[in-house]
Amino acid sequence: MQTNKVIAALSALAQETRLTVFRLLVQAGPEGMAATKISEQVGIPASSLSFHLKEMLHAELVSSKQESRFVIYSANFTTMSALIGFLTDNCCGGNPCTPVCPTSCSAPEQIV
Amino acid sequence: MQTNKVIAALSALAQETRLTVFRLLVQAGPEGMAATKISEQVGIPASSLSFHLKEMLHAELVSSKQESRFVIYSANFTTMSALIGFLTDNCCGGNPCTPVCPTSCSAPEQIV
DNA sequence: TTTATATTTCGAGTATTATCGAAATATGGA
DNA sequence: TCCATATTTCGATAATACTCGAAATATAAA
Repeated sequence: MQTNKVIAALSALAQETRLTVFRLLVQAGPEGMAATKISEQVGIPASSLSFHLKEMLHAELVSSKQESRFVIYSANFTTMSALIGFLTDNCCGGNPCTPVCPTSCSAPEQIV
Repeated sequence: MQTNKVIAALSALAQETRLTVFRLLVQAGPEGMAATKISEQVGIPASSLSFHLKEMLHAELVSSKQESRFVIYSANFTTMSALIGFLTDNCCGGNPCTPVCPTSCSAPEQIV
């Protein structure tokens, strides 16, 4: 993963609203969630959400698809994995690597 | 790891200069590196570096210790591991978890 | 085709972040 | 003590990011 993409992904996650949205989409799984439903669950106006979703799309952390008159957003696990890979590779410089994936494959806690 | 700490750590890494500094400190290992040397290697004025180091200290991604008239900064692997743990736990919601740590324990590529 | 719902764009205001030189502070050596 | 090196703080400026209502656009149902 290139540095500029890493920065974009980190920036996309480094904001309270967006981190909440991302976690919500992770929970929603591959089916994703419509924009309005996200804005209801997170409790922000649609226009604000749209601003943040654009940022996350740009970072390729989420994908969107038109479905009837809804736009369904879903988490992009490929980018997230690449990001974790980059961070893992860059945190272990000669030092003992953290035990990763101990509890990581279980379902995450509820957020909303 | 609490959400606000996660945001602080992500924000600290989501900036080109700081990501470069962090990777440099990871390479430097437990011995760390003095502020002036960092600013030389990264190529930014000392005052700018100081600004960024303060941000990274606040996020607990780096530690500092006074050593004679130098201040030595080093990467804080504990926080980094906690961050990776949080992201891993929050990226796998029911989905197959990425193979983490395949190449991760080898030394990272040179940056400077 | 008219109406309702879903979503994005626009615009304006506010807040936060980044940059860097100059000055202040700290520490150690001559 | 006086000087040199190391680092941080200050202040001013520029750039980016965030928030949200109102208006524009898109899609589908009545």
